[in-house]
Amino acid sequence: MAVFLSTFENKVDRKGRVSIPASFRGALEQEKSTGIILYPSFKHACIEGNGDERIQEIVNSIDALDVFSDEAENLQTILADARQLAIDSDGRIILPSEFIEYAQLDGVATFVGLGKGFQIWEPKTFTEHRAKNRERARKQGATLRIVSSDKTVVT
Amino acid sequence: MAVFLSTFENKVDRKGRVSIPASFRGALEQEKSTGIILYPSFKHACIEGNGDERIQEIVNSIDALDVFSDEAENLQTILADARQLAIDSDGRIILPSEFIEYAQLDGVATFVGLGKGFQIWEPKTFTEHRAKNRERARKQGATLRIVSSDKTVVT
DNA sequence: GGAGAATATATGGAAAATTATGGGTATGCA
DNA sequence: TGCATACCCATAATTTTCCATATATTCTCC
Repeated sequence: MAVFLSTFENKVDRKGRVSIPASFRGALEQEKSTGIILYPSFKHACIEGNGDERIQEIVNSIDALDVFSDEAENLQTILADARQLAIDSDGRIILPSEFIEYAQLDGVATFVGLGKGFQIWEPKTFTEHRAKNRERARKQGATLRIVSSDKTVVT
Repeated sequence: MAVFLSTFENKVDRKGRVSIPASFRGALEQEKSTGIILYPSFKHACIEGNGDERIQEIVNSIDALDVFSDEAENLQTILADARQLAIDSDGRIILPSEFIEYAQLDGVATFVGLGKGFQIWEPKTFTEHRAKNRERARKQGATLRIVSSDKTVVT
């Protein structure tokens, strides 16, 4: 299974190009993804990333719902905001301008490995976010139950 | 199968011509569709679009219903209003005037990727629709159960 | 163990190809 | 003849591809 770990800081040039961290590329190859899927996070000012294998699962799952239901429509908004991006021969993608704006990137992007996926943050914003997360974890006392078949939470 | 993602805004010229977004054309080629099928949306003031493959699924689904049921009859009206359109050598289609009127297009069309299909909207109308959808998704707390292996909760 | 070579990664710039879009001309049907 | 459709071409803007370089990392042989 592909696993995205650690954090990396890479530059975003004038054209919006940014290198995907080499270890992330390795993870993508493992899951046979030729490209990646990006979409704006519901909860935070960051971009969510997955291998493009993942999107097929989401599409199929939405398709399993009643076509005309509100539920299906709600979820389709995710797809409307998502983009599939090819990784070029230099290991880079071009970040669409709407994502650069949404995450308020200014020349630098922080790639954050989250196991099954990853996030792209503006470095300063991420630092603050991480500080808050750690604080909360300390207060609440984080616990984790390991399960065989895995559960994922996309935010 | 082909996946339609993201949103694009393209111009509709005086002749009713409009470019199909390149990524949508790529998706259509994948499913060996030579053209696209458009029909007015049941629920909204927009046009629904699909590749040939998807239409076949819809036809089969309707066929599986009780032949004389109201439901079957309702859905058959979709097929009656549908049009198959060829994509020309420049990647464009000609939008029939009845669709332009139905979606109230005025020179610009927003293409919205919804996974297995897509929609064509008047830009302003779509912006409003999307705002409503997001609001509702937040209220209802959109969740998605991934059908294959793992469970996903989108919040 | 260490110096230097070879490889991999990140990044910038320029050339080539694709896309979106407008206009024109022929063709056919009523 | 008039309208609508199909086909062809031109162009600007964008996107993709290719090449060059600097930095970092790994390897190898002494």
